[in-house]
Amino acid sequence: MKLAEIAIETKAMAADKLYTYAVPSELDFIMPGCRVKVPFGRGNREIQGLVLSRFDGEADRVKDIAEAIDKTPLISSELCQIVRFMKERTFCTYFDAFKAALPTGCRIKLKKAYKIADEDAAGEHREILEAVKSIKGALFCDVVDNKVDVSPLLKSGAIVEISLPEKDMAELSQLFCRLCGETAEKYLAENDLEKHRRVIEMLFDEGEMPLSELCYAAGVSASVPKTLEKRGVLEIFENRIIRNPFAGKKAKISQNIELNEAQNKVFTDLEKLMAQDKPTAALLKGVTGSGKTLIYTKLCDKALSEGKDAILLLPEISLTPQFVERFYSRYGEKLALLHSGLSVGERYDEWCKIKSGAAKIVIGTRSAVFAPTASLGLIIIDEEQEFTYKSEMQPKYHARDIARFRAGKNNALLLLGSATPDIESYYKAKSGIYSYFELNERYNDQKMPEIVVADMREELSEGNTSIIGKELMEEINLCLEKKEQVILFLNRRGYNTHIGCPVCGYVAKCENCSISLTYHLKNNMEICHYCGIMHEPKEKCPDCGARLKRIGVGTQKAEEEISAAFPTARILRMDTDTTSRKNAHEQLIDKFKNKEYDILLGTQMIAKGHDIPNVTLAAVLFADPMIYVNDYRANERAYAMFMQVGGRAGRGEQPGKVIIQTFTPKNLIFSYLNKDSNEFFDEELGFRKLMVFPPFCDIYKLIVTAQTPENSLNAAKWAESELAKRVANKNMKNFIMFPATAAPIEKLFGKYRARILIKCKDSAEMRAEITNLIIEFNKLMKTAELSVERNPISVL
DNA sequence: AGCACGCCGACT
DNA sequence: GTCGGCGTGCTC
Repeated sequence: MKLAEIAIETKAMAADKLYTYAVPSELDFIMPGCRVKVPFGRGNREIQGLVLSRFDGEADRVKDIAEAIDKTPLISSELCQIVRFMKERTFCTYFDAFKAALPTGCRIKLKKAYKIADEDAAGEHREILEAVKSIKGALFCDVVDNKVDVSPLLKSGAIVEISLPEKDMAELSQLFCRLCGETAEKYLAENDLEKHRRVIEMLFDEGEMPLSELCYAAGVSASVPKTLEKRGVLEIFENRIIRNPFAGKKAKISQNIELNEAQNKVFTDLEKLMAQDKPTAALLKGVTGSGKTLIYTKLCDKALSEGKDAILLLPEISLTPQFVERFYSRYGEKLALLHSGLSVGERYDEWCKIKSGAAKIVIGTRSAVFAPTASLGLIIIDEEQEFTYKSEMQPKYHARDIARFRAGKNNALLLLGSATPDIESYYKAKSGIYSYFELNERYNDQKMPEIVVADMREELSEGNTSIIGKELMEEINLCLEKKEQVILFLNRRGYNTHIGCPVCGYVAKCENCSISLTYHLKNNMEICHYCGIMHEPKEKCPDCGARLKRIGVGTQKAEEEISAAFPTARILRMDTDTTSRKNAHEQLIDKFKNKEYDILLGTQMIAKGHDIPNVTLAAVLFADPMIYVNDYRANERAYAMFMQVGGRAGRGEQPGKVIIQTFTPKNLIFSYLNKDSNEFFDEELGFRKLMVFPPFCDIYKLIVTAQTPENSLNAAKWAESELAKRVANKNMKNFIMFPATAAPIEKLFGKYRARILIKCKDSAEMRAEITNLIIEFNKLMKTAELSVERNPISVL
């Protein structure tokens, strides 16, 4: 008997198991990776399934597969294994994992539609039938029902309901706004609505702009432009982000890459590793500017020459047109790109190019780790410590875990590259699990910049309340004189970071989240940076009536202060508020690179990736908030950030300097800045071992959300005791559970959160217990939700 | 999640 | 005596 193991499309964890169906002889062509329709449940309703394997055997009580959706597999059997792997580790459903491995736009859903079954049965309702027949394309129920009432046809059996696959058009394009003709002025004259006026005036100035940006700048929610659209004042339209990745570029004949001695040594060793039957993963620690990219290129060449495919993953920010151009000129049509800057159609095309074997080298962001390569020989993850490699949406997979799995299955080489590796990767390299390579010199013998810690307490005691200390002030002036450029880093956007009452201590918080509101000057609004809600600013304290005070400096206010301190300097501010438009990020960086500005001020986004030769000074304006985060990774993150900022300075001929401003210069972290980073890692590893933190254990974060704090905490307490019971039965060692408490961010998006943290050794047994816990929880708790994350980025 | 089954009260 | 309320449990 021909059987198939099938994952079905369901949202219920309890039902999300593999089911065995019989393969009828006429459907013998379906292979793992094909989608099928199967009868499911007592009512045999037809649902979508994914074939994960086929086998011969005997079985009773199996149903037949009803129909094939795909004639050839949509994903390879290797990716089918990844689906299983992901389900088990991220606690998602098989189908969620499957969808994550497909490019957007290819995530096909089954949708209800009508099929004309028997025209004669329409009888007296012939007219309705004709109306249905006049509808173009597939007869999806929602479309048809909007136009005609088909119930008589259904009753008579002239039409029947079926399900048809439909492309999921979610996040297809960006919504844009523009005014319609000349109606706006007339509308303003007739209607005196403040928010409407702000939106219209904004569009007068800007012409057309993205809806999201318009809402931010005008300080309104999307409902205002939507109302205006209904009234015919403006129109909202989809703007496909069409950007042919290689438009106008020609593939040149690839040039020979010259490696220096150190680079060549690393390359030949990696080449040898790659040639092994089962290569271990490798970590390449190379300071910024040491030529890692050259080695990546040579390895890709090597893979190509052996007929193997290669995947190169980059954080979003490094995927600049310049980078892509370099690879395109080397690999031409053999290169495929997978990242969010492409339109959905383009992404699908690139995906097909890989699947068909036309493209052999893949460059992309996180999800490119699922690239449908036929014979994978090499995976490179550049800047491997970047958190963008972990999906923040469910399923919360880490591209590095997927890459390790794929490399193992394909006997391919996995190369992790970084200037500041993830401490867990460093540990694996040190303990021999990974091969380890270092590149310690910048290629043209540039010196690493000197890092100076500036004590802001002294400034404060001398009456300097500015965000720029004396030393930084002098250095900036020096730079400006020499016509060199400066990068200033501040990790907080907005104008003021806190709004509070100086009399009673009231702090303005988001109504949906337990997060302080940030004041933005540009739109005169108070914004929650977590859920994005905006409020008109309050003048008076709601508790005591005193005048509220805005404190804490964000990038917007810093820009003002800096421009006051250096009136002749041209300042460029970059944060998510100025770069939300597509390509804005690159365009602004290019302008800075072209010396149209002297000072670049910005958040996280400016700290990495960019090679700007004329920058000789980089500074962290306020280091303390990064160090004093209540998370075991805070030190590691702050250190990596300082080193990244350091990497921005002195990439040209001039030596660089880095200033880090802090109120706590005695913090040990600063004593490692001018030393070999391995010293920091070894110290930090000692701490992790002592306190039992990764890599010396795995962490599970269980978050229970509910409408009230009591519900979330009670449900979390139930989960805690239930899990304790299960673990006790299993006699599991190395299991530490921290009791259920209100989560550090207790309220988010209007829901209350309780948290349980577990330190343990991850194992199949442990994961099975967690899965069972989720199923039991869902069965019993109707008013609360449980989500589990294995090795989360942050425990908060 | 759906959907059928089943065990109780309200109604013809 | 039957119709329909929703609580329970299974889905190849």
